[in-house]
Amino acid sequence: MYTIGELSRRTGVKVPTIRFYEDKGLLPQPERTAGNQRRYDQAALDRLRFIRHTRDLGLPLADVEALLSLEGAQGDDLNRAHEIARRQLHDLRERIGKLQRLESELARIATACDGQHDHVCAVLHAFGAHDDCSGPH
Amino acid sequence: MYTIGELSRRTGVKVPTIRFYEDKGLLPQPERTAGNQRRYDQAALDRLRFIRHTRDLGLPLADVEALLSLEGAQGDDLNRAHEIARRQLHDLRERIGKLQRLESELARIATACDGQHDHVCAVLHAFGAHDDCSGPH
DNA sequence: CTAATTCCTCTAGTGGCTAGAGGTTCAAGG
DNA sequence: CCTTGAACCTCTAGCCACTAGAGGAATTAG
Repeated sequence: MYTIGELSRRTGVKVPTIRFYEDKGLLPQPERTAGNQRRYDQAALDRLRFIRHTRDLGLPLADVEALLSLEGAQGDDLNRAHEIARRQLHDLRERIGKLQRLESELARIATACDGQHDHVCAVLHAFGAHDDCSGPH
Repeated sequence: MYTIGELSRRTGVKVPTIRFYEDKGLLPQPERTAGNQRRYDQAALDRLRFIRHTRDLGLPLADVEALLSLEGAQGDDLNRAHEIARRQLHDLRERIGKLQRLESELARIATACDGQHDHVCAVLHAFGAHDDCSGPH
């Protein structure tokens, strides 16, 4: 049996966040002591680790919930889990691509007018002028 | 003179968002018609484009505001603008790196147990098991 | 002059937490 | 057994950057 603080330490999820997940229905309501404090079992620890990991991967809570409901899934439900993973991968690749385009632009801006400080800074100009960008975003 | 809708069309910033920026002090309060409707000039359009662009680049509104206050800056203030750009570039590169690590993991998960559907799906297992990850995140 | 469109203000909701107030329970040391 | 201090409890409010909707007024095209 773990206290909420122990659960927090073992998963890296902050205490208020654990309560927040319970509120949202992602974690089941745990047992309570006579003094109304939460006590968790191994299953809760595993479940929270799952949530933590999928959140780290960038999945929104709604998807985490969907995956959790597929525990011990079979047949079509398995396909659904794959589907979620595939969609997330797609989203992630899009995000990476977009950020990389922004990176090259920001790199250009950050080095603008280094050395020669004219009376109007090129950095400020560059932030304002989308026309200068190499690609769309 | 532009209506708020025209400003929206020309910048791609939604109408409620424009009012939101005004509320936050990022845009000055524009003139009003006799009937209390906002009318914007060229300067407002430029300013909103600047905000839009810097937001697209991922800068938080606080940084956008800081840059806006540096309009026509000189000396140390110019360095401050550079500093903001440099810090953002650094942040962006970190974000990209992290997402790329996640990408490889998610790719692994998405293809897990493709073909052979055992009684416990590897996708669900993979989402739960951080130990399987190649690197930290 | 009418009808459609756009505008106004205001409130509340989103996601995913995080912080704080004000009070209670627990575990260890004396 | 009693005290102390850490950890716990609930509840409310705040964060960021918007977004949506209600209910009503102004503008514009025909």
